[in-house]
Amino acid sequence: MGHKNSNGKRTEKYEKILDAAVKVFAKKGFYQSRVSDIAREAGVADGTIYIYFKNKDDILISIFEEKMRIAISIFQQELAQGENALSKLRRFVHVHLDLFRQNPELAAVLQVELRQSSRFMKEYKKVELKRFLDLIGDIVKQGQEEGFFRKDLPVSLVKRFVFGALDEIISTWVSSGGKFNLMDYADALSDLFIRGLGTVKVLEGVVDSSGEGGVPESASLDFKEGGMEL
Amino acid sequence: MGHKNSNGKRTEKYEKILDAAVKVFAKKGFYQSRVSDIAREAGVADGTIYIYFKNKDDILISIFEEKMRIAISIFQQELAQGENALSKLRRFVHVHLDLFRQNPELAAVLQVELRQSSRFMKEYKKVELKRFLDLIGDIVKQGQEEGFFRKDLPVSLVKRFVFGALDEIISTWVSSGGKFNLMDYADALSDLFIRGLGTVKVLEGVVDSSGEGGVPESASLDFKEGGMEL
Amino acid sequence: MGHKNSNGKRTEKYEKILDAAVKVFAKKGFYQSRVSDIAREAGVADGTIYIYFKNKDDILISIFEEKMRIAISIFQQELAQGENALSKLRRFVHVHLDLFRQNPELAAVLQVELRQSSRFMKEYKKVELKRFLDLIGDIVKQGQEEGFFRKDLPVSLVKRFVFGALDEIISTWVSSGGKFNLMDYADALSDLFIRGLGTVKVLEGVVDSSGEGGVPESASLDFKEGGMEL
Amino acid sequence: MGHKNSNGKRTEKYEKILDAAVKVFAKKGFYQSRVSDIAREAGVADGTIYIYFKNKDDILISIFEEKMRIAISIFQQELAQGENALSKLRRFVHVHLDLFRQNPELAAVLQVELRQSSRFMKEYKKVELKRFLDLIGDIVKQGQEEGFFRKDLPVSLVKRFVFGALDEIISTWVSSGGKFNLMDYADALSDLFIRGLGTVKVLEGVVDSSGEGGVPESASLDFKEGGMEL
DNA sequence: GATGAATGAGTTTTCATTCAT
DNA sequence: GATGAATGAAAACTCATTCAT
Repeated sequence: MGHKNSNGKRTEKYEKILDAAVKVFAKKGFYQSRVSDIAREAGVADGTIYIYFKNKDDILISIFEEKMRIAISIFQQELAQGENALSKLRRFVHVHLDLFRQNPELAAVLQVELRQSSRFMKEYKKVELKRFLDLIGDIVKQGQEEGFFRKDLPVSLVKRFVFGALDEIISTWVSSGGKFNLMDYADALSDLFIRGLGTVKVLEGVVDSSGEGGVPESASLDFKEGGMEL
Repeated sequence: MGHKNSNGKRTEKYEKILDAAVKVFAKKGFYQSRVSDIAREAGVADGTIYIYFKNKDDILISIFEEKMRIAISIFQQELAQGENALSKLRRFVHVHLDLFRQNPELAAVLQVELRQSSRFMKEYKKVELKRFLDLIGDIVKQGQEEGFFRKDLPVSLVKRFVFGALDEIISTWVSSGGKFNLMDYADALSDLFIRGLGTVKVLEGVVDSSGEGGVPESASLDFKEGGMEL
Repeated sequence: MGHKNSNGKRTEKYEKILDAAVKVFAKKGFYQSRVSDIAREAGVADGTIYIYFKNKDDILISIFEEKMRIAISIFQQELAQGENALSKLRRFVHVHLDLFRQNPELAAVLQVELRQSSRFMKEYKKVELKRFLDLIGDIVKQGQEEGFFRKDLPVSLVKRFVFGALDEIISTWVSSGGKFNLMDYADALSDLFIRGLGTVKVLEGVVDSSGEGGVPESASLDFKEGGMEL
Repeated sequence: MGHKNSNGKRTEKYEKILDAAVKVFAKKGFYQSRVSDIAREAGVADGTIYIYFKNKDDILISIFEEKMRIAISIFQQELAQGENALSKLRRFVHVHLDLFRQNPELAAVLQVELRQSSRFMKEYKKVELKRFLDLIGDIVKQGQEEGFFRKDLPVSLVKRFVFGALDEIISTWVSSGGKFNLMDYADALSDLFIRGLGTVKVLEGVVDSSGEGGVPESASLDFKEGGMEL
């Protein structure tokens, strides 16, 4: 993972090119970016890029690998500190937004470019993205076990629900050029998720109703096997 | 909008090319698709395409405009039949999923390709997507006025929240090649939205708590002006 | 074989490019020739070449195919008129030299470029060249049956012997830039072959010796199976 | 000739690189070979090659010069032992085949690569190849003086005839990957040459005819000045 | 309007050669 | 002398777009 010199140390140039690529891809998009743009941004010759990367595709893949690896490790560290699923979900939302807020260019690449459907990327996305989605999935499962989250929803649906909603907010922020404060929305988003997912146990803290409490509509939801799983 | 002959009637070839483009873009992606691929798929000569479209970009833009126009009109028709925001939201989710289920190739293009950040597309997305997002936004506003939806959440956040979550589910379905039944999730998604957004009035139907009902956390949410709006 | 338009007629451009390629390859060699050189020589745009040929290699292969086909058909026609192996061999030498004399550039390509060892070419050469060598081989076999040529020499050796000797003379002529008259050597070469290959029956017309005639050394030649055959 | 250190001694690395180049060129051809391939094969750094050779071309030229020098000196030694032109020609054929049999890779380079017509190589070939051809030419001349070989054939033609025929046999052997026993053909080839070239005096040992012996056709061969000479 | 052959600008990629260490 | 990372010129090839028919 990463390009290492004989000492096994990641080389400076490799990082420089990768960072330049993030910047360039973020600005112009993968297909609109020229390898020479990346070279110029990195301050190296065009040919140098091919010492560190097999080809242009490999750069994008490497960004994904490299950055996802870092991102996931950050998430795992953060989530380890959460006590229960509720706090973990709040943390997750917070870290996700914060991470992208701190790396807007990376966000742009990850959010926008990796959506592209070139065949190789689809395959790629599947593997790496799955690990990311599973971070959410694990929280959801834990929440269901702890009795915080409804059990009548398939985890595979919920994790994508959460991911998609966050994704869109970040995309909006990226598209806006970072004009608004992304973190302002962290609590609201966590809240939307928790209310949406929450069991009575959770909602009691929200609702003051003394009604008899009808069976939630969703109680009738009945997901058969063989459903969603990318 | 659309290519019309002297009678103002949309020509058959125009439609043929547009449909071919949807198919081709869906399969290979915009940048990986050749104009000649579209021509072959449409059964016309390469040059013919340039009679109906200014250039390759224009084809994608036209797909967006054309299809969005149709989609939005369908939505408006459907939503007109909804009584209140709750039923409208349910309808919206249902129609959205159903529309894409019926046009998987169109879904692929709209979901995947239009995510690309080529400059021209960003501009276009803004305009057309805005109208789509506003359909959701209007429902949310109505819901807030009717007392079904919390007022402490900015509509701009909520509409993107809803759009993003639906978007991701559809993307998953597209990526899976339509393997699972998209409509199975309509109710669950509506439910997640409604619970997340719902006021006490709504949640009463869900929660049976007889507690005094703590102030919802989200009560403290306070979004200043100048926030999110793409 | 050849590039044909919808009427099945070989297109003019295809021929123009092929001829230009012969000229350019002859002058600078395959690897030293630029596709743009060929395009300029042919008076077409670079891209046009790729309408008629898959790639640069394909041009060389096509020259070989195309010209070899023509050459072999000329040979077959000429040889059909020969009465016996002796006259056929003379004809073969004459036609071979004459053909290249008339197409010095083609000679240069066939003689020099096709000697190159790129893997694909090796395979190619084998097939096409074999047919050419077999033209000689057939004459030799016929001569052996007619009693003109010694039977103690493997046809596979002899055909290459003849080909190699002619080849080198032509190469010399090509290298010299066509300075000497190639046809002047036709009879001498035929003579060298016929004497070398000839049986007593043939040599009687040459030698006036009344000696007892020792068994020719070559009588002891004994070629085992599994020898030369490319 | 050769790279010498301050002591005038050829350095070990120079030889290592040259041998590596022979191997690499033989396998992939000059233009398909990378300088780095040679470096790897030689076990040195890319840059080291440029200490011993001016550039890539210079490596090929050096192979030719170096190996030709050795080959020619071997030939001269061997030929010195021949008594007359007949035995010398037999020796020449034998040594030629044997030399290449023992150095198949060198053979591949000399046979195949030097056929390429890059401008620089043409010049080189001329000089070095001439010395080689002259070895044959000298034998032919001697044979003519000794009365063994016909005087009506230009030496320049005959030496190329001999060279070309041998060349092709070796090429076949090289192309076959050394599958057959090259030496098996030495006598047959010598025999073909000697019969082709031989005067009555020589052929008497071959033909037992007591006929009066018509004037050989070749008697009429009359080569004017200014003919073949590369 | 329709065609599709031709165009040539624009890109990726390669690799001989250099030069600081 | 030796290294090998860096260079950047050069070349094959692609494909959106044009335009004569």
